[in-house]
Amino acid sequence: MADLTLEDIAKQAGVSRSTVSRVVNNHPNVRGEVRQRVLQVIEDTGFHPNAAARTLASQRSWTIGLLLPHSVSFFFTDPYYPHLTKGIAQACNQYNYTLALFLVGTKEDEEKIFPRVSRKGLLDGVIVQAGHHGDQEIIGHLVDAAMPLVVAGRPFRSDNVSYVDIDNINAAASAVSHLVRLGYQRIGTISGPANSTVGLDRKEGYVKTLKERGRSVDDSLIAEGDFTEAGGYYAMQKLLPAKPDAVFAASDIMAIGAMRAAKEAGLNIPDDVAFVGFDDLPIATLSSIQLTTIRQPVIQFGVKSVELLIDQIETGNTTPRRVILDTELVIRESCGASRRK
Amino acid sequence: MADLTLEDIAKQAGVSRSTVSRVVNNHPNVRGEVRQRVLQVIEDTGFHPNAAARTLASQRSWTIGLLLPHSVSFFFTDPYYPHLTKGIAQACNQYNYTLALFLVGTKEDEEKIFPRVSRKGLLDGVIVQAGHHGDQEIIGHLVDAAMPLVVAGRPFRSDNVSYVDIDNINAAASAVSHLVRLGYQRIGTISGPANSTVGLDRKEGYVKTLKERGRSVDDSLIAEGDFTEAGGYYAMQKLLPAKPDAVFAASDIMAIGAMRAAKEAGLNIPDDVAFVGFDDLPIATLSSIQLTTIRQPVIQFGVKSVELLIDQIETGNTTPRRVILDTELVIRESCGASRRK
DNA sequence: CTGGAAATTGGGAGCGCTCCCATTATTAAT
DNA sequence: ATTAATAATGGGAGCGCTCCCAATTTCCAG
Repeated sequence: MADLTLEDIAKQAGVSRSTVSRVVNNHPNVRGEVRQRVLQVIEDTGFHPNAAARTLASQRSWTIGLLLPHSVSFFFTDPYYPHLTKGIAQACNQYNYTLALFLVGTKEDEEKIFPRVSRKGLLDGVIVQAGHHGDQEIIGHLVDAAMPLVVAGRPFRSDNVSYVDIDNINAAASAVSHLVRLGYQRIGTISGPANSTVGLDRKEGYVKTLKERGRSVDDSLIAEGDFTEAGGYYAMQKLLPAKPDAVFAASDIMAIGAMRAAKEAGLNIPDDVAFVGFDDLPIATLSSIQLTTIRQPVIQFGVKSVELLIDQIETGNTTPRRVILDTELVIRESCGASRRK
Repeated sequence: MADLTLEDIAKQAGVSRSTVSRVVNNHPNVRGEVRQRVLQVIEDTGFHPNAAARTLASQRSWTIGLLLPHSVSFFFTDPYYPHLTKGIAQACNQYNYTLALFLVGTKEDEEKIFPRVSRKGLLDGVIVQAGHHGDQEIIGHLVDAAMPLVVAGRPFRSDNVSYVDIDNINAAASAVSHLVRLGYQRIGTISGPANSTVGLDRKEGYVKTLKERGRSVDDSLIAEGDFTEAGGYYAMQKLLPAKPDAVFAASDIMAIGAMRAAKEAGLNIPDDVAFVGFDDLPIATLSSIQLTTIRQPVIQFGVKSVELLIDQIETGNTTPRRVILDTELVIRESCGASRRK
């Protein structure tokens, strides 16, 4: 089990270093019998080629980085991030890549992480979870460093980067349309932060829908949240005086916080106030009132990001590509659809 | 920004490769003036030494792996894991290590991940989140491969491995004692799965306490959960016929599921049935009834694991060490303490 | 059989660093 | 000024692999 090298295996199998390398890397042009013999020695010895040596010689590390900037606090507060991470990890595993995780919290974190991410010989490419205003800098860095890059979510300046996203505007619109269709008159929204594309787009979908339906947009029915449960709770408290009869929250976790505030205010869901969330994470079905929500394919989101990135790494083609995934309105209890029909 | 090497920097600064290396690695024995000159060139060019070359030459990758086996499903279901991950990521960052994340879900995942984790030249050490019965195999592998290793949580066979843990038995005991002290008569528990040390230990703390207090242990007041919200919900439903007046749940997320079941059954919390959870994750304060719980220092858990591991890596001392972190009972509403006093 | 093409195999060079040792410059002490 | 110490520097070897090319073997048609 000691530190074996290609040369050791070669000696034991009575061939050359090169032949062992060919076997390990599944190159053709090795006689079947020889390949078997080498494979046997590898099996017996439990040999694995040294990753660093391989990386140095081939200039490929088979490692990709996942960079979660400005989102560290959310990472543990909004189950969306763990789910995304899971999709990415799964896909990495499938394609035989190792996943390096970079959680950026503070400014000092940035300073330590940036060089590491762009340093040669560590990562073949990077996935950046973006959509926050401050992310532009990192993305710029990475583009400058000619690092293969895929952004998960639409970046603020989205030219010349590949990204995977959903159509947040239309997805939000479909949620709000649903509420309009059910006859609600005072539809409010709890939006995401204004410095995030997701926050902006989902709010835009809300505004757009109301306008299209000839409704007025009332600022007292719009509150900004921060994608946390607590944020949803406080946003709802701000909305309460305006007496909304329905609320579209820009994430499930905020919807749950908002429902908590509504319940504490003595309101009945969905009779006094209806809710639609966004994400359709498992928590949506675990609250005491099943949440109507927009389903987005989170795992798929991760998988697609990895696939796009690997394609870039392996073909060298860095032409920006974008993939927009489908969303779907999932009707459950919280919107009151069953009672209003 | 192109691919610079030590040699390039050396040429530009008019020194040798070795001197640049000394500067980069902060070795002494470089004249101040020379050091400044080299630093300047590095700054100007944005040079970073190639990670793979460095790893190959020094046999140190400055990367540690976090292996989450059998827990992938929980990873996204119990916020405990993201929090642990955060602590580990933070500490890695602080000590200038890169974190590689390995989520093991299926059997095929294992087969792909095991060789990668034990392969030379990729990881300097590994943290395994353990406590599940099936983890023993991986740990054995890693020990055989002489890979520096720290287990987060007590492994089933805990000899000859370093680990970080809390005293689950006594922590659970303090939760149950609290309920006894408040005068509850029919104290039930929702335990973790029997194939986990955590599940077993917390249940043992429950049983031990009841016995010490001269209470009988009633099997109908013990239900097994799986550390998910849904698991807590179903476990509570099983407990309901036995009419517990208090329940100790082995995790916050299960407590929340259990409270949902209780509310649906028309019970009042804490008047009809009181609850104590375990973990003190942020969700504990976000449910409509603030959860009394056992606080464990999750972030600290991650940080300690990293520190123990790095010590092992850097000193080469693999003598098994164990660190037991403190827990604390946090009294809020769900146990009814305020009304019973 | 024989020659030439194709398949197989081996070895050198090199990826970019660290580490060691020999060399040279500097300092302090006589 | 001379020598012995120490500090600073440069260059070779080597980490373990991949990739290329040259050498060898195998194969098949004539």
